[in-house]
Amino acid sequence: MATHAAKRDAGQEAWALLGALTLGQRNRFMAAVAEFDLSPMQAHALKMLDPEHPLPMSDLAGQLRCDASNVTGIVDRLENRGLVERRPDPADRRVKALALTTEGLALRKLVVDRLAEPPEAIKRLSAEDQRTLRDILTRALDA
Amino acid sequence: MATHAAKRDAGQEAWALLGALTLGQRNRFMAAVAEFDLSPMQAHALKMLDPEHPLPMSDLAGQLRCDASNVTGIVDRLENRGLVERRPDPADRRVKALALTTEGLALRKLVVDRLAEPPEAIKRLSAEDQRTLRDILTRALDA
DNA sequence: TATTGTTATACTCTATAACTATA
DNA sequence: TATAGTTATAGAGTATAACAATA
Repeated sequence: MATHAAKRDAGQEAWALLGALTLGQRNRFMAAVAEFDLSPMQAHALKMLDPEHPLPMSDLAGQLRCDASNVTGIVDRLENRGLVERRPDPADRRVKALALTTEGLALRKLVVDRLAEPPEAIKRLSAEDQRTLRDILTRALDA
Repeated sequence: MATHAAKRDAGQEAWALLGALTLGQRNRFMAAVAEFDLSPMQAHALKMLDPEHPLPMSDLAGQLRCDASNVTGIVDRLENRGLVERRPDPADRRVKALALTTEGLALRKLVVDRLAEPPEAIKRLSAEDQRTLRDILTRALDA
């Protein structure tokens, strides 16, 4: 029987499976951040903040890939909860740099640790499959 | 040198790489649907609709994992653009089933085809890596 | 009584444009 | 002039609660 062009190649099949995997984990993410009373964007912002070095608002906007005007509101809500604080930058008084409070630092760790935990789909793979998966993904992202 | 428990295992590393891969592809998705003048949720809704069989609003809410009240607005906007239509269900007059219009069917195909195309990260893998990736992901999702 | 879909409400995220205070 | 951050505005998504029509 002659094959034809419409057959999906392994790359397309792998991509579809990746889609299914990440779609399945979206709920996991939503549920996890909701447990911490964070919106998805607030959780992302918290992750982006460096525990060591204050981050200018505009840098956070760049990392969140949204307009700077949105960051004002997102940070307002985090600051109202006492998770972050705006610090003036002595070198450039236009800049406000974001620093985690003690409470923000603790919550950030909870969020980061929770999200770093692999889902069941990954955990049930054999150790060898996990290593192979890691190696292939490294090659995919390296170039 | 003694190893210690803090070292990340291959599963955690693979999961972190998967996170990086999907994060990187989020912009691709956003850009693709914006090209079609669709919001992310509108694009998801369009994907979920079955070209063959009309889908009740409540079923769409279930597939989108959001409250039924939201679906009213999302479908309103798709219907105003002539992409879908609400059809009364003869068997249960409370139900409104969603059917794609000719235009909606065509746009749905464009969206589905675009998103099914693997990103560069996957395409640049060797044919063997692509097959191995597909097989491992199949095992991950099968159980 | 229970369910389907809608409306009303309130909140978050979104971009654009206009503004301020700096540089 | 240009940049960092804010505000105002308008639109889209979100859940909750109350409602109409139907089962």
